Amino acid sequence: MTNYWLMKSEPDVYPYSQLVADGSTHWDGVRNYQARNIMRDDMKVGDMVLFYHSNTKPPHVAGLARISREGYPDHTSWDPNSKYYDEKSSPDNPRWIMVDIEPVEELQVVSLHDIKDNPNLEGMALVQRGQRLSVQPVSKEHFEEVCRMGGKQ
DNA sequence: GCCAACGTTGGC
DNA sequence: GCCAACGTTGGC
Repeated sequence: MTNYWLMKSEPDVYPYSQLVADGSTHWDGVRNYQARNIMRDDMKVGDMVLFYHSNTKPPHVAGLARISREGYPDHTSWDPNSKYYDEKSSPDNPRWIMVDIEPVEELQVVSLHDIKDNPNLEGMALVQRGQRLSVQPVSKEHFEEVCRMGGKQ
């Protein structure tokens, strides 16, 4: 069974175009337990992802991606030279998890504003007050609606 | 740049 | 186990 997710990235840091250029990437640097648990327990190969650009004007969904590798230890967590270093994580006892994703298809920009304006997307985690999780579940219906808004049939 | 929301830390 | 202080997120 395919699940659907939304993953946030700041385009200054890692835009969707970079994922397309790279062919795939490991989603490192997540240091939030809720997001980690989702990546560790819930994300499966083949699950579909809305790739969201945060902290930009306007914030928007930029494209579709797919989980290409299930959760495994985030090696940046025990790399002292990484900005994601966590002294409490080690190869023997990894605290943080990442997944790999690959690009599927670029979408026409679906802005946060348009998402908020679409009654079919009511209740989407993204538009709920104070929702800051960088990795969040999306219902099949909401996923498909965003795809439609992005010009995909 | 502001600030609301919220997660984490650490003293007690 | 409470909670104040602090840091981060991310829209505006």
